[in-house]
Amino acid sequence: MNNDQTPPVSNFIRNIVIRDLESGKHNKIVTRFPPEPNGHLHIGHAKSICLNFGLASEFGGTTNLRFDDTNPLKESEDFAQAIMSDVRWLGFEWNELRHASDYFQQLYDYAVHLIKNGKAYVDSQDAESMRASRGTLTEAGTNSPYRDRSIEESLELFEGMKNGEFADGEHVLRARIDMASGNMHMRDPAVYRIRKVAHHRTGDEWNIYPMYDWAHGISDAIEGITHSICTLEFEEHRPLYDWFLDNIPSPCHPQQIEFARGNLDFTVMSKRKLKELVEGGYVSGWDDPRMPTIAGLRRRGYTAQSIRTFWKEAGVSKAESIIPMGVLENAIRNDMNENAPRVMAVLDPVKVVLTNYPEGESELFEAPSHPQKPEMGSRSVPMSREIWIERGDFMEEPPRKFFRLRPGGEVRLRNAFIIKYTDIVKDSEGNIIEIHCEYDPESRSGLPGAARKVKGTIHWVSAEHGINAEIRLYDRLFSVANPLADKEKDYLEFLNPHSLDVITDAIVEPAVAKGSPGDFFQFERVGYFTIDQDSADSERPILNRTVSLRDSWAKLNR
RNA sequence: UGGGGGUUCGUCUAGUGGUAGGACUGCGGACUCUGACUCCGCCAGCGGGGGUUCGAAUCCCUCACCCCCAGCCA
Repeated sequence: MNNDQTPPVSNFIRNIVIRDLESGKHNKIVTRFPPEPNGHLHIGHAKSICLNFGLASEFGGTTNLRFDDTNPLKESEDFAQAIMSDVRWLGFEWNELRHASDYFQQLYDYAVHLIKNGKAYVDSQDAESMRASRGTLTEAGTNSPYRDRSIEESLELFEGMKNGEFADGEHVLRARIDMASGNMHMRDPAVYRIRKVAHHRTGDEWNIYPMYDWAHGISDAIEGITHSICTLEFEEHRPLYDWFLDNIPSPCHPQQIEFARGNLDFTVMSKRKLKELVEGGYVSGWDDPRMPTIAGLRRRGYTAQSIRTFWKEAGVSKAESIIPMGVLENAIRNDMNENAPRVMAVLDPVKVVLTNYPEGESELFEAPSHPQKPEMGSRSVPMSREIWIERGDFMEEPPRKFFRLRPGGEVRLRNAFIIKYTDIVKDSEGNIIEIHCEYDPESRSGLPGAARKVKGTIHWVSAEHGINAEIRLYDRLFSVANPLADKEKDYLEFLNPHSLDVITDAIVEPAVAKGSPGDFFQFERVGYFTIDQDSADSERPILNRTVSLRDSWAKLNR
């Protein structure tokens, strides 16, 4: 994966890898991205993906995609498929596709090994008693009455659990560690639980399923993972990760390294909340363009490259952080500025009549697709006597420094010629219906007269040739930077009521209508837009605003 | 006196005993047939206190604040 227009950025995990390679601890690194197939990937997962795949690719190692599918209650093949397509879309290809469920037999055998060595026992307390005896954060737990059950009995019970002889919850296999440990995860953690449900891959072959802590480290070891990178909340699991590997005949002992998740402001990132937004109908789906999911960002018009660049620039550390949305926006603007073909579109149209333009005639202007990149080619833009311009580009009583059209003023029509105001027509309520102008034929782009400078240049679309389009203007999903900060109020109360504004009477130049879903453009002076999938069965094009252009004029007027 | 982490410009981050650097934002300017882009410049930081040292963001002590852990979830 080539993510490297710029040199790699140093971070503590990369430093560990460099050290391990230099010291000869490893001669090749192996990483993995281990999602549970119980939901869709979001921008936070992308950080982990970029980190794991990026590190391996930089140092000539490999990365596996491994589904952590140990809880059949929540997982599905559909989610797994969506995750694979998102990872690929992001631009990464895994070395091997693995599943924790591939290792169910080995995991079981290792558990038997643990029991035989007196390191695990079958506990027959109910869940409630187990919780009660675990103690609290400040008080030690107490040993289960079954803790000293004989190895033979545990072995027999465990096999019975596997064979489906017991109901869910009747028994659980626990590691025998230390009920008084300050680390709650070391207080005889559950290793296996009974779950008589079908697994999306192993069907009803198993009646018991391994817990995360048991499955994860061993899966890492089986795959020869060298650096098992995960997020901060697993820091306290590390002693357990190590304990498990130290107590089985493990092929190797991967190093778990934790980093801070990357949060964005004005959104939420937890799977649970994202799910709530979808199921509550607050958004149109997992791929709603306002969602921070990979699918949502993709539909919004974000490119994989922009997401990779974003995470590269954000860096990796152990400090919890909330990154301003503006940083992500900056990444897509940079990408689009390089690659988006330019077109003209009027979102809030008002008519301009060029009174000295011959009636019934039209002409084509050849306009470059990119002002700095002639190699991107050009398109033909039709001009006629009546055109649409942006309502905001004309003001009867303009403020200081208003460079656009005004009574008595001149302005250049982008890619065409200069026009001069002559008159306006209003309706009985005083609304502007038409603006009358005269054009200067000598100032056509390409002619010597084009050298004449006027301060403003505005975009336009021929009324005769323009195509009606639906434009979906997206804004941040929440109206406050951190919707979770207020402990009194639910985050849903902070949903931004204006996060979607649909414009149905926008006019775009013909070149836009030729595009297909996923194509993107810069609407000059407005922003970056992408053709939405809904366009496929719509008589008119539907476009999503990915992000607006920076607008220092608007900023000046705030 | 449960345990585990964290704190460097507004934001994100680099730095492991030798001039605190970069990116984003912000501000100012140049350029411009996009008030975009680009270019130039500027502002701005080591949580507090103490110690070791010729020299500390870095080592030691201490205080403060923030986050995580009591699933048969991951």
